[in-house]
Amino acid sequence: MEKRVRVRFAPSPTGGLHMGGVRTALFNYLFAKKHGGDFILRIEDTDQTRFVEGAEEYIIKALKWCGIEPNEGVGFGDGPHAPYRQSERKELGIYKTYADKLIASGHAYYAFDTSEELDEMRRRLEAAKVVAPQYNAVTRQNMRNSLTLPEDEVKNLMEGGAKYVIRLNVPRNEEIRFNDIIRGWVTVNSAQVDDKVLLKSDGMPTYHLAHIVDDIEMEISHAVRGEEWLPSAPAHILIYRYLGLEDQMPKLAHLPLILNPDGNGKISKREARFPVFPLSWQDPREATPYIGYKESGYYPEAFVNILALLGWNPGTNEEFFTVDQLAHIFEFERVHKSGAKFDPEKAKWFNQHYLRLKPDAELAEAFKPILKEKGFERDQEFMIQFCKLVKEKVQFVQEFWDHGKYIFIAPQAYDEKVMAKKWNDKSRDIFDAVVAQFEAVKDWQVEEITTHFHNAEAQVGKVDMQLLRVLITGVAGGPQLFDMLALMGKEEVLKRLGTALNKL
RNA sequence: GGCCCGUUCGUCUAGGGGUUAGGACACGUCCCUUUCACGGAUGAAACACGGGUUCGAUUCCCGUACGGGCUACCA
Repeated sequence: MEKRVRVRFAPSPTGGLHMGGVRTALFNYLFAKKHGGDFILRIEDTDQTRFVEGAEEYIIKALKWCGIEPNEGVGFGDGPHAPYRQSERKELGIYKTYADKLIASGHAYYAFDTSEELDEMRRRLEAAKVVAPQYNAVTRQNMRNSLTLPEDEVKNLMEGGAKYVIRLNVPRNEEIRFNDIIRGWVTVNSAQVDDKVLLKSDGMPTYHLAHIVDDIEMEISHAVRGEEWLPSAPAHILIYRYLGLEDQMPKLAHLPLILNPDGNGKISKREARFPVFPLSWQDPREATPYIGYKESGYYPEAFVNILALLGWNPGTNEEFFTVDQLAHIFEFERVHKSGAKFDPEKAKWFNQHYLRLKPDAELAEAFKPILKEKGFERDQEFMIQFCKLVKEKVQFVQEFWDHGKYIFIAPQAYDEKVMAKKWNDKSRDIFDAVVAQFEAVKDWQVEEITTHFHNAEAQVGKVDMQLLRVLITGVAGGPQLFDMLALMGKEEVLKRLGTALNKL
């Protein structure tokens, strides 16, 4: 019988969760949903030196904003496998038990080497032109560990409270083969795998031990993680095997990485000219905060949508998907092997799409504080009409201002290009007629404005609409002209036309 | 350097032994529009290279190049 699908997202709280992490979480979530399984949030806080205040809370908030909520785990309610923080699990002695099992079966050993001794070994090996210095079946013979030291010395060291780590006893030359859901069969020789530290000298497990123990204990069916873990997967296979748990091992899936749009490599928060964090993130150790997608004006729907299409596609020409839709069609078979460069331009396009789907009232609500900041306030009805008018031109709510500010602010100058091209000695008479017609408008609505505009044309000939636009707003572009005039109000429009005709 | 993984338009990608190699973003042109957009149409734009296998390879195999990841008592 197939195991119940249980997957986990297991970040370490060493900083803000960036978009690559969110995508890993997303794929886990989608897979769980598709198969009616569980999605777990586990916090891998085994490195006390890298712990960052606020990171865990950030992760939880970010997942909530994205709408990819775990149904079990830290911040989302304890399930049957609590606690979900590895530091707490360590206190329960869970990892030590497994490490001891490996010691007992001879598949792990104690090592007493200090960090100076390890550095020294690497220097020695580099000097001897060893290309990849590592603690392994060969080099461990020259180091201080329970495989090289006499039994009673090991015993004395242990009883004397000497610092030690527990290392995996990796065989010298053995083919390790595993099947990755996304990559297929991968083969590595154990000579390439070092004797990984399983338990650190502070008693904390390393990732390698901890995630395996927890995946087993939490009955994880699929370990879905980034490609950066592929090289250590063979060591993990060995650990499962030596623990006698190979048959319970989760299936592995290594996701391709999200790459920088320009230049090379993984997305780096420092160099990126676009947001890399879902929510703004302030690292307590750094002065400047990183602005998030949310604060940049992205909708979570847009953010998740673009992420989903990085490294995966449905095989159709469709591109817009809600999380729920994705949960029906997502499959690892359609996940790519190669990394995907992130395209900020396309991300904006996605946001534009979702913005247009928003009701005008919601947009008005969101734009209100921005407008207030600029020193203007209008009633709800005005705001709704304004948003309706301008929304076709923007990708973000904050752009309502740039694309519509001339509705609030009378022009100081008039677009020179348009004026030079279109203003001539007949213009004054023409616009005098327009003014006269506008003054006669009783009900200042689009329909009547249009009628009176046509009346003016009947009297003086064709009126250049772009010129009219420039006289009123100062700029050559903008929303639908008569709609805009209706919104601005008769008084304002006539005032502006008066000013313009005076100046020219 | 070593090991592992990868490589279709600038970018995200579809496809797959015989196709005019399809779509999307961005870009160009046109249409619609008495203004501005939306929209519609259209254009330019790709199978990294070299060997095999095959009647035929972009597709399968092998090399090369290039890119990425890893190479810690970090995850």
